[in-house]
Amino acid sequence: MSQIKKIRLSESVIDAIKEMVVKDGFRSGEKFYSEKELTGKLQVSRSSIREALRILEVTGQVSVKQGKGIYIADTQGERFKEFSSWLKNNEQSIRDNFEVRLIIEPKAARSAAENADAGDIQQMEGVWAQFAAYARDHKIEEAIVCDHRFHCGLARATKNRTLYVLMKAMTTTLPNGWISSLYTPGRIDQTVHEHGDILRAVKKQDKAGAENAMTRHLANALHDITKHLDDLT
Amino acid sequence: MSQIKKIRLSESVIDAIKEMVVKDGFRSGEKFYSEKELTGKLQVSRSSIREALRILEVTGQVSVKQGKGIYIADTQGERFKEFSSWLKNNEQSIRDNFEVRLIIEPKAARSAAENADAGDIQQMEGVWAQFAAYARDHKIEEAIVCDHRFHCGLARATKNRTLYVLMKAMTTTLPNGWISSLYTPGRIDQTVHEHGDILRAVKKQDKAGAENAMTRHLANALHDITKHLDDLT
DNA sequence: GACATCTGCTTGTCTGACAAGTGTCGCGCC
DNA sequence: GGCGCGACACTTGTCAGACAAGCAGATGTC
Repeated sequence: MSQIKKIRLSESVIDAIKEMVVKDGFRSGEKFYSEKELTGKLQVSRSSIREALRILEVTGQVSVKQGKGIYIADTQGERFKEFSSWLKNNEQSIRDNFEVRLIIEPKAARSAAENADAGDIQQMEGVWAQFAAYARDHKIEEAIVCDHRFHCGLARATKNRTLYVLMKAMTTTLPNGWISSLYTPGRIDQTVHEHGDILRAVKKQDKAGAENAMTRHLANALHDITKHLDDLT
Repeated sequence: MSQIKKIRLSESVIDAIKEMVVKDGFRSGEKFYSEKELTGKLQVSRSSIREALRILEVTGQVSVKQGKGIYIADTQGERFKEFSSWLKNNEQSIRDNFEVRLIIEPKAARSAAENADAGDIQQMEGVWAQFAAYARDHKIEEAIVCDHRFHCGLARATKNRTLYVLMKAMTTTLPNGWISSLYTPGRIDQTVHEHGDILRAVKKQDKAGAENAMTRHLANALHDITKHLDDLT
């Protein structure tokens, strides 16, 4: 069985353009072919080219300027740009998401401080150490995985299975919302600290301390994202 | 100095569509207006609409299917799907379930007291009245449906979509233990009262009152269920 | 030399047309 | 009555051509 889903022409154009950039050796910031040239080279209409360009633009791979032309995006800021545009389009859902987390997680941390056993703490300490290592080496993707695992580990330590499964649902299926926070400058290092605070409180069975540390952690993250968002506009 | 950058029409269309989704009350998975209808409503050409749609599609907010139409993406629903099915298959954890609800719902009630508009309140009052009627006639099955709808209506009034979807996942897959609680003598009548308390507080925009009323409601329900379960064994 | 204008290129938007996918309704057959 | 099939309406996908609007360099005038 081959290729069930029919692909849109504009999607093929995206791939074709990406390939062109590589094959024809375009570099960051360079001027690319014009829309008209592209219709000639790819033999598709300008509409399809333009739909493809909108997608390439919003994913931060090109930048299009009226009267001037199409430019290959700056690869330095490419990842950052991509994140920014995503952020702009998902502002509300991030806020919603954080609000819910601010409700659930502090209580989860409190419960974890009460119910965590030695195994839970050992596991979380391992995750935390790895997170710190990835943060030091600026391995953001890997650090994000550790972030998920830390929060899930905490939920597991509550010994409330509903809470654990819920937390897992919130972390594994909304990668972007979590990723977003860690891409903001400085956030990742602070997260190491804040996770450390939470962990220490849980270890000491300090319920109020754990709850407060988690509240601070989430509030800080939300604050950084919001500020970052304001800077963009 | 205002507005340096010139805005592309398709970008305005994105905002307009997002606003429409909210204002006209479209829900996840629902069919949206067709491209043709949008040209009429927004008074811009199909090209601009389509460019906007490509962006909304790639940022995961709508999904467009040839021959069928434009659909509001159901990312949130997908998110908690696994969680829902887990809940359904693990009804032994009623206590865990309640603990989580005791964390979430009082805060949800508080938020509802802050954000509910006239429509939300009217809808909830309707549900409440019907619940009371069913309770009077001892139509328990129907009353249970109203119970779900009341809690979902409250979550919706928070205007937080994540919370709403989460609550829906939790109420629609209620374990039988919960349902059976409404069969315990007196519980259903008391629920009518307790829901009334919550509703009144929300209406008065009394945040603390709503939070407390919800906490009482859930605590009472848990108490009765626990007693009911103990009586069974 | 300084400035305004012209000109040709670019992207932005609109229009009308036809292709292609999807679901529905009703007709005719069994 | 039930079933199958085709006509039809409605949807998105793609195209071609036109004009508006922004930009930059060439040209002409003073």
